[in-house]
Amino acid sequence: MSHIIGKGRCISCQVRHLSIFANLSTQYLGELCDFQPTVMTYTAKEFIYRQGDSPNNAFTLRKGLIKLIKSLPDGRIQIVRILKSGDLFGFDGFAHQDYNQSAIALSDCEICHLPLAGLQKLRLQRPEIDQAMMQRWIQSLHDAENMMLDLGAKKASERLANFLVNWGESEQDGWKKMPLSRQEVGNLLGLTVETVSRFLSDWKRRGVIQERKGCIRIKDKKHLCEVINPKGTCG
Amino acid sequence: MSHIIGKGRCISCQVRHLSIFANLSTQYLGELCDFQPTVMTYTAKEFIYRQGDSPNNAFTLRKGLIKLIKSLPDGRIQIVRILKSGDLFGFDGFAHQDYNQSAIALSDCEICHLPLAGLQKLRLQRPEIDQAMMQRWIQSLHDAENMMLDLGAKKASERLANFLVNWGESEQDGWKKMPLSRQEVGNLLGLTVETVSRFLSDWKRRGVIQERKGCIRIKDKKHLCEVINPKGTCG
DNA sequence: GAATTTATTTGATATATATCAATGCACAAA
DNA sequence: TTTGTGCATTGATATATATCAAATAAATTC
Repeated sequence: MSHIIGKGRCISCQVRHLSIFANLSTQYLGELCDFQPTVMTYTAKEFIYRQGDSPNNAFTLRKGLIKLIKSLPDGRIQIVRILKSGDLFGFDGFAHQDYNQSAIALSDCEICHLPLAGLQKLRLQRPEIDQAMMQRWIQSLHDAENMMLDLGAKKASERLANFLVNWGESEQDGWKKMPLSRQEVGNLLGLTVETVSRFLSDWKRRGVIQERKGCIRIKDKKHLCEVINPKGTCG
Repeated sequence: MSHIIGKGRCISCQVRHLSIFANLSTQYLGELCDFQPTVMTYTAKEFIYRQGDSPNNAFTLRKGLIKLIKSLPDGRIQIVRILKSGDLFGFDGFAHQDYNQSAIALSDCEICHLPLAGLQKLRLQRPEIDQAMMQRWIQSLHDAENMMLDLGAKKASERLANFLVNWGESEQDGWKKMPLSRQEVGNLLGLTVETVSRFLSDWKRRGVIQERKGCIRIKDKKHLCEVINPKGTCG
């Protein structure tokens, strides 16, 4: 279950430099702090908010991973974004709109709840916040556009190979964390579990990738790049 | 071909109330004007910019329609957004990024070119611009998320029916402009021309829709709503 | 550790949509 | 009017991916 672990101490916040407040001076960080952002923990699979809820807060993710999903009445699901440390989410309230997606913890999370009213006030005083949000806007839209291209124009293998190569970050030993289940990868890429499983099994069999307990390693990147880029040249 | 038709007279601009400058006072509109926004016309099918170009401007669409597309090396295409009067586009430069999509005129267009430098300067002085851009950010992301849901989770008929019902605006006589070719509808919905054509023909045969010279009319909205919402209740 | 539950894999089959190919139609050019 | 050119339609067929079902494997609970 979720529970409060304290009021945010913005000045000493460990994800400050990743957040939209990265360029805020200590003076204004203090003011941000006065708005009483509340830090809460959530356990994996818990909802932070649901599509249709009325927003009182925006959120900054401090620890863990979150998926934003949209769902249809009959249960079909699309993951529209995966959030990592420092990401701002649930800002629909800025446009006086209800949440357009649901936010669900992928892993145990630590989330800072930012009261909308206070944030709006601070925004008007400090243009660097808007500047930071603008950067994120553009990045989010680029991500969304790339995803539309994937979903609308690419084949299953292309989407999956692209996901494996470009999602997350590898350790120096080449292994990277893969915190999504097959089902979730499917929900992200518009595929069924079975299709995801089949391609992964096939690539494992052929030595293109390796897998162990929540991690994968790409052994033959060239192969995956050729899948991604059927015509183009591959490095 | 495109050509310049003059420097923008922002105060008397016919799409001002639709633009991000809607709430700007006349004083600051004057200042905006000093940045010398240039109004240009483009003919249908012309590129306004290409994916990968370096931005010097952002744009406001004054007249006509524009499609933003992303394409793959082998020619596959995804339309990621369709713009109408008052829409801001090509703002990638705000994040010091190259254009992430190409912008192509769907019809003959009139477009205001806003020099980035000037716009940035004005933004810092007038928070209402950022406020307006924020609203658009949130709306654009909602649109993109809905489209991801469509492309990733819905069937061809659902996407197409949804498009017919919810895209564009009907005249009071029930007819609505349909300026997209079958091919373009396909590029928007992640389908082939043939698939689009087949469903439309079928619905025409069954009297669900009518079509004439660039316009369509929905005769049996209930039918289309049931296609869109297979399980749910339909008004 | 045994018992349950949940996630993954694999196979057989179905089906929606793509692909390929041909024809028809509308509008522009000559 | 004819001739062309692009777009839309229709049909036949192929195929990628979904669906259904069962067998393993892994994770949780007792």
